[in-house]
Amino acid sequence: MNIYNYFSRVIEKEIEFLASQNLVPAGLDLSRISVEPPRDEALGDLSTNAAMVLAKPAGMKPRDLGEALAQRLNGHADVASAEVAGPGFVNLRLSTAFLHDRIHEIIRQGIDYGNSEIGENRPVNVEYVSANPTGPMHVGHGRGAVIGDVLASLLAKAGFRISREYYINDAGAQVDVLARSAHLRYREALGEEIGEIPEGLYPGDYLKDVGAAIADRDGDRWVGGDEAEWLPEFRAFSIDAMMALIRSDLEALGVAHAVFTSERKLAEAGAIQRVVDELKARDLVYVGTLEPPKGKPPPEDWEARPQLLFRATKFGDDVDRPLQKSDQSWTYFASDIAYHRDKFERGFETMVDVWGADHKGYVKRLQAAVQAVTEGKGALDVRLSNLVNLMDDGEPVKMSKRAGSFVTLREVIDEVGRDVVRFIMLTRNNEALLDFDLKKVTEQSRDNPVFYVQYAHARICSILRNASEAFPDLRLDDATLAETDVSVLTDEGELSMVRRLAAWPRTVENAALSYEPHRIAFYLMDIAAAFHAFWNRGNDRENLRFIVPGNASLTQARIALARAVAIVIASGLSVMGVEPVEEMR
RNA sequence: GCGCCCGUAGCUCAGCAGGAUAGAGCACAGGAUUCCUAAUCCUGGGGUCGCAGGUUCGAAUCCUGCCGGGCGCACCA
Repeated sequence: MNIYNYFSRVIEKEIEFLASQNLVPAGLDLSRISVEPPRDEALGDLSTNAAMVLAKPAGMKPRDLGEALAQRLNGHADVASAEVAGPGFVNLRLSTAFLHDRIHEIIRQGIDYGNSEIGENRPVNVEYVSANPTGPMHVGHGRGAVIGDVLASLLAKAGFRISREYYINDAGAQVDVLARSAHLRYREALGEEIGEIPEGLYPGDYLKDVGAAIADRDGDRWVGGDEAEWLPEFRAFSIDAMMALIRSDLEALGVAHAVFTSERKLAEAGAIQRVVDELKARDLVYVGTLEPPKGKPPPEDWEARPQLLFRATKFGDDVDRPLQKSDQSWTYFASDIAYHRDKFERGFETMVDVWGADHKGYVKRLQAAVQAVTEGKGALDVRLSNLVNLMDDGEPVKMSKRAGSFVTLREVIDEVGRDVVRFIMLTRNNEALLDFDLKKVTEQSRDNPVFYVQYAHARICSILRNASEAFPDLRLDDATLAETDVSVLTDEGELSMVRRLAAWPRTVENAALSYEPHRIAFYLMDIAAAFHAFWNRGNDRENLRFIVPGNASLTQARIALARAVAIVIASGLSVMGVEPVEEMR
């Protein structure tokens, strides 16, 4: 239950009641009313601006309206007290019983706690990674992969119907380069001395296996022939090999896309021609000549030439954008239009793409195109994944693309583990630069957020183990804990912990609606900090420990609370695709 | 030149759909261990939220202008 939404409805009802009694005017616009946690916990559990927002249209003083509302709310079963404060906030303190119910709710729902129906089962297509099939994934791809994957899980938790999708860029010039690079390795595998890899080809060692595999299968069949003879074969073979490599990298990261769409297949099916023809028919495509780029010296090979252009300016872009290259082949943009049109036709009005931040300049034009080809019914959102600075104990790790010191995503996963990679990638908002320090992320200290959160979870598991030893007869399974009498938990620290847990459903909804998966990580760090502090109260006050010798019922109630904390942490980690640990040795 | 993003404590960053006295971590200074994992916690100093206007009952948050930083800007992907 999102308690903020719940009390929004309670407050709306009370306003309507007041209107029915002619204490406030009828028909007030209630949409601007918000219910939020107050800045300071001492003020209450929930705070609403209703009296301030409604005062003007109601022709009343905020405090008068507030008093009337507070009086009504004071009669509500879930409210311990309601009072007007400051400029007209109405602050609610929740009844202890209502908070205690949250503990039961959490344990009953388990990891599904925080699930929401706010998405109303609407389909959303999340496209992410989409790394070119020209080599293994690097760390930057990994960040985009985690952002996309967690965003998808988050949206699913919030009640959207999610499709995870990967777009294979297997049609551009870069896959021809891949084919030539593989051919060179093929000749190498057959014993030819190839020397240094020429400029413009991919130097990576990972292509040696590809060349060797073809040599194995076909012998010298492709030696000496014209490029046109072998290129399609080498291209297809290499793309398959690279996609297998990328898929295995993704698997290592725990990422699984449901749909892989091939750019080449889309083009071969005539999808690009079709969508361009249609835009032409609507006069959104024309032949025109673009100005040279401003603000920097034009490229040496610049020449004014008429091109097939899309009227992106009609949809908010700065200039019209080319659909064809000088050799008449389609631009990447053209095929992207066809692809997003294809997604729309498959039923996705809402599309979210996760791209590398270097594609920022490309966002507007594709959003313009999506508007055009969906006639305003579809919407594309783009989340940009910024650079990852790989560090080792404070020193930048050299990332030379020349063979040797090129650090792949796989190497980092092997070094620090999947869970660490996934968590750390979400410790900044997606558009901020991220330092990823191989040493720090495995340290066991407050400094390391992964450890800190995992430690909180492990501590709770430890409490449960120890409690079973101290009270062998006590039943501590979830079914029992979900029914356990927790009315003895009246300490302010305990109730404060419950309040934080009760904020989880709201965190899920807000993070989902703003497409910001990193908020989950921040929430978990906050919960962990609160729990560690809570735990340490037992240091100087033995009666505040979880396990209270000689008091089984209090122990059981505290265990229920601890278990609720563990569940919420596990729920958050599951959105992040991170496994909660039960023990740290 | 144009577009997008950013500017919050010494450093790294949060700031939840515009809310009340702007928060954490690190660093710095002090403290807690016969006690469920001290792998943790507590206390303290530290801020003109880049600057100036505007909208609003209320602005770090929205709008405009300026200053400073980053990225992008025919055809490539």
